[in-house]
Amino acid sequence: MFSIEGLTLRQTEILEFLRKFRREGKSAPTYREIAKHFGFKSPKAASDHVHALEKKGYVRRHGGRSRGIELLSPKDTLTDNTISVPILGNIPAGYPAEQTEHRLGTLAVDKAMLDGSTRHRLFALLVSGESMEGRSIHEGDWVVADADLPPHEGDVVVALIDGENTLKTLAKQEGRFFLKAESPKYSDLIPLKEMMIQGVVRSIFRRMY
Amino acid sequence: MFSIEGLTLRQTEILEFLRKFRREGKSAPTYREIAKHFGFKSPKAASDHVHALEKKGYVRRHGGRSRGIELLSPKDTLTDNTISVPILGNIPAGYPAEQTEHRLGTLAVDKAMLDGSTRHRLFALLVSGESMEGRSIHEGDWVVADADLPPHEGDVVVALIDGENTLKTLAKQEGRFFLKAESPKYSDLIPLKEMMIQGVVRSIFRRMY
DNA sequence: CAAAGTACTATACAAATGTTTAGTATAGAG
DNA sequence: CTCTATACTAAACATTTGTATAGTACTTTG
Repeated sequence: MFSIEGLTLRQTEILEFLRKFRREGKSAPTYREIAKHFGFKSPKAASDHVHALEKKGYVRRHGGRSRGIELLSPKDTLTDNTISVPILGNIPAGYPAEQTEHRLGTLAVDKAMLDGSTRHRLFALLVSGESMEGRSIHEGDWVVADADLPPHEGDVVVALIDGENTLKTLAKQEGRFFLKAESPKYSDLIPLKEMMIQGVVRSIFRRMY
Repeated sequence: MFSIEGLTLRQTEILEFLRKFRREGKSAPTYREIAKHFGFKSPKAASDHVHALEKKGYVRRHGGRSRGIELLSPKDTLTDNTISVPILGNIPAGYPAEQTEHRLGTLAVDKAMLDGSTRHRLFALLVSGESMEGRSIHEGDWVVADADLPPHEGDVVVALIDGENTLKTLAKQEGRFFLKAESPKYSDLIPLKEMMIQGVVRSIFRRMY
């Protein structure tokens, strides 16, 4: 077994045992549970090890509380700073978040990338076509859109046009809203009628090859 | 307060309370702790709510065990499909991953975005300047770079030039390597001498406002 | 060489905790 | 109108659990 810096082999084993409980969504083990797992005949043995882990800064013991071993985050896995955004295929109608049958997977996104949208219904789409090259959004990019954010002029939106999802910019001309493609090839202005805006694009992800 | 599908407001509050403990690395609360937090005068009230959450599939109760409430993963947070990439400021020299004093935070990135680089040393940088507009990389974007990937022609790389990090494209002309800015404003070719390539850009993140 | 740390056993106690039984009250569904 | 679900109070009991005291034995560090 590998060992963690500054810890003895036994202490490493104990710490990994504690972490296993957390990964599984369970409360920390009791000292008797630890003792049983390692074959100790007294809970004091387990208590001593956890005490050593506390002195070395890996855990915190909440005195008196049952299962009172708190794992201090070694910079990983503890702080959940991500959101799982469902990846959707083409969404013919309705709120995309409810179309579970079109769910293709999930994309984990750092909350910092979705500032202010973290409690909204979000979805991710793979960009196809060149309609948004003017805004530096290309085929193969991923976009994360917010279904609950009111669209404003200039926003890149996911719109449903003729049963297909496309990315467009929301534009305003003479007080009326239009959808505009950001590409020299597509210069059409689409009036905002009988058509749905399914979400406002909040972030873009590109993988380089 | 928002509510989770199929749960009452109270049940949503209880579930969020349970999740808070987990986020903090602590064991689940006892029924009396839940009761105290919500002002219930009997632990049975808390117990009933958690029982309802169990019937609806959000938690599992380990009978008899203290703090025996296990949070069942609703497709998120449990499976760790992300990598925490350190965000670095300007890195004057050396392997960026070891320059912990320049660490500004971490960016969680979906492993799918870093295909093949997940075991390498990665770092994230905030893009400043317009030198890569030709490759659709703009000021304010985040790039994640791999310090262990051999650079190839055409790759966008993080290079150290005059003590500053810049993004450039690795180009080849007459068998020799150069660094090239991808902007009409900057057309200089920089010879690949006495200068370090600190990483190859693997993915780009943009936040829209 | 002594002191501190590691690695345990053995026994015991008070407090913490899950659980049970017995109710009350309200709202919504069939 | 009845049944079920929600949303609690009240009191009590058997375990579970953290913790304490008292040891033994071995290893590492100053």
